[in-house]
This record gives sequence, structure tokens and C-alpha cells, in this order.
Amino acid sequence: MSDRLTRAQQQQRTRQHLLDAAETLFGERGIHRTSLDEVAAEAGLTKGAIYANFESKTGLVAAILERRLTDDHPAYPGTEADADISYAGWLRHLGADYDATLPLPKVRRFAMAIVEFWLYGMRTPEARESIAAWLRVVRASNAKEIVERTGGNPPMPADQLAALMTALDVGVAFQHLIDPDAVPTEVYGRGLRAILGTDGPSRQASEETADRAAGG
Amino acid sequence: MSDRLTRAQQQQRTRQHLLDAAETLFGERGIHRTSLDEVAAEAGLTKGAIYANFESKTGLVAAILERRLTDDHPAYPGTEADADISYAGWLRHLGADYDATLPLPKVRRFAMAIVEFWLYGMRTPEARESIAAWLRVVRASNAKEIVERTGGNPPMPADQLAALMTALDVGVAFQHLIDPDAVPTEVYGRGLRAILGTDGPSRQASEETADRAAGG
DNA sequence: CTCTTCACATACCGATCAGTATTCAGATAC
DNA sequence: GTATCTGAATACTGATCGGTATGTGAAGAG
Repeated sequence: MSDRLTRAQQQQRTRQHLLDAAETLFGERGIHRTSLDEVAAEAGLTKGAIYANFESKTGLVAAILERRLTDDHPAYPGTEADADISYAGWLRHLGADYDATLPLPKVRRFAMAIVEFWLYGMRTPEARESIAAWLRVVRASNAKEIVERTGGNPPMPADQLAALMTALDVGVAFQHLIDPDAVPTEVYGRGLRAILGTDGPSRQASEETADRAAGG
Repeated sequence: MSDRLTRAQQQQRTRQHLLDAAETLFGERGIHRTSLDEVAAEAGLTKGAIYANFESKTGLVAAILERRLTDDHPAYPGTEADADISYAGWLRHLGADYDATLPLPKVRRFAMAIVEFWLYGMRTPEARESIAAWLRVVRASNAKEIVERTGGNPPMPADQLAALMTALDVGVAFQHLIDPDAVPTEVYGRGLRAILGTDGPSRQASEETADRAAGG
């Protein structure tokens, strides 16, 4: 096992716990409906720990966003073990196997956190760039996948396709999470194929095409 | 002009003013960050008027959603004169001429209100159905437009296409509003055409296709 | 004109919460 | 071992807000 943690290491750990707790609760109940006492309690600490690590509640939110920019840690806080999907690819799983691989409550919670942060960014000029930057990272990741799926010749500039792909991610999730029966997850896959203009080359397309032929 | 208002008429008018004010402020600042005193003040009234017309703050939110279901009044409160776009078709304008016809601040405010209500519905079981129902109305409207645009034979079941169209609405707006330069509004039109699989028949398509050919 | 009713205004209460001043305990330095 | 430093705990404050109890003035009934 590891040696006794140094003071700095200990504080880093505390900071991460607070960020995890805050991100979870902010998504779950909303930023304004979540008190700092609740955040601290969720992390097994008290409010003093928050003010020792962050300047204010707003600073805490900003720190969450900033942490997400690095994108080098698991998407769903508190589940280091069983979910190593990066943020950049989270919603993509709506299209295929997310039911099987990701527990719905976590997808739900994460989507709500993103939306909460989006609203926060729309209202807080200083925070806007953080979310904008995060979305750029998502699009860049999507663009990469697009190149893979289309074998290098996409039917549209890759950045625009990436924006559309991200739009489908967000838009389908938006509808599916509030009304799962009316908008099933398969819709995402359909839209993706329609936009990429490719029913052939991708590995999932053949499988799902058969599915569609069978299911009607 | 009209005669002196009866008591019931007067109260209806008050109720509508309160709903308009609440919808505006809830979108602008968020539900939890907006106090009932602020809502009342925005309507030129006091908190007493709110509790004379609604059961609670939650009841006020529910009433806003319910009013939206009828969809028989202008989309942007306070602008009866210059904007008669119905809610059901609001974001569609992102694809074409919304810059010209709709003032951005109002689109912004409305989008934020919708997102705010979505979050509210995700967290409040009693309110969930209201937003789900509203989204169904939007999809139904989109389905109707799809039939028009494709001349009666869509490349996919109309309900799925409508869901995709709505997803593009929401998803493009989500990105555009937070980062206008990175995701311009034209993206929506492109996605729409890709999904509908029709560059020909629609009235806008020809115009925009020429645009694309010219612009690269 | 008088009485009743009720939509809304006013004043207030209890609860909640962000932020702060202070204390405490354990890690680090010597 | 002792002193120091500091991250976190604790206790508190001022402000805010949802909700309520009560007052008031105008509309409606007779």
C-alpha cells in the first residue's frame, strides 16, 4: 500500500472529493438548491473544507468546469472502478450500447449536471468559456470518430458534422430522459447514420440495419 | 374600446401578467434564483397577487407549463405585437431566418426557460409530464412540417424523424447559444437536409443549396 | 346608498444559506 | 520533544425567501 500521505496530497484528495460531491449534487438537485453544507456532508467533510479549498460557491462551480476541461478522469464521479468512459464520449453511448454498459441513473445525473452548467454559463459570463471549451473538446472527439467511421471522407466538413453529432447527442438525450417511451435511444443511431450518410462501413451499422429490418 | 373589466376578467389579466413575468424571469435568472417578490414586481404587483392566483411557487411553475400546452398564444411574453411565432415552431427558425426575424435576446431567454423547465421536470415527478407533453406537441408540429417538406414520403417513420428534427433544434441551439462562432446557425439547416434526405423539394432547400455551392 | 365579498397589498415569521471568525488537531521543521 | 504552521471543524451572522395572517379598497348585489 501507499505511505502516509503528505499534507499537500491529503489536500488534493479532499479537493477532489469535494469536487466529486459537488458535481453529483449540483446535477441531482441543481446548483442553487444545493447548499455547501450538503456538498461538504456528501464528501464526509464540513463547510470549512470548502472554504479552505475554494473561494466561494461560484469558485467551486468554476473548478468543476475547469477540471472537466482536462478530461483525464472518469466521467461519473464515485465510480472509478466500473466506468472509464471519458466525458468526451459520454453521450455517444446513447446510440448503441449505453443501456447495457452504463447505469441509467448515472447518465441521467450527468446529463442534468451538464445542463445545469450550461445554464450557469449562459448566466455567468466568466463561466461561459469553460462550458464552451468543454463542448469544443466533445466536438473534437466526435470529429475524430467521424473520420474513423467514414473512412476518411466525410460527406460534410468534419467540424460541422461534429457539431451535428453533438447536437444529436444532446437533443436525443434531452427528449429521451424526460420521455423514454416516446423517444427511444435507437433514434440517436438512426440520426447518426443519416447524418454520416453511411449505412455500410461502420461496424455497428450492419448490425443495427438488420435490427431495423427485423423490428420494423 | 372595451367596457370596464369585470372582476373575473381583471383576475385573468393579473394571472396572465404574473405568468408572463414568471416565465421571463425564470428563464433569465433561473427558477430558484428568482424570488416571488421579483416575479410580482416584474408584473407590477406584489406577492399577495401570486398567492391569490397560485397555490405555491411550484404551482406557479406548473401553471406556466400548463399554459404552454395550449400553444395558442405568442411565444415570447411581452411581445404580442412583433412576434407571433408559436412555441411549437420556435427553434425551427434557427435553421433559416431566425437572425432576421427574431431578436436574439428573446430566443436566448426562451431557450433558457425551456432548459430550466426541463431540469425542473427531471427533478419534479409531478411536473415531468407537462414538459414531456409539450415536447410531444413540438414533435407533432415537426412531423407535420416533415410531411410537407418531403412531399409525403419521408425516408424514415415520421415520428422518428420528428424526434431527430427536434433533437437538432435543441442540440444546435444548445451549442450555438453558448458559442455562436464555433457553431453557427447554418449547421441546423445542413443537419435538417441530411436527415430529411432531401435537397430538392423544399422551398428553402433550393435557395440554401445554391448558397452552399457558392460559399463552399 | 349600504353592505358584502374578495383580489390584492402589507407586514411579518420561520427557515435556510453563503460567508466568516475562531478554534482545534495533526503534520512539518528544527 | 517542542514550536509552528495550516487544513479543516465549529459556531455564528446577516441576508434572503417562501409562506401566512391580516388589512383595505373597489366591485358587485340588494
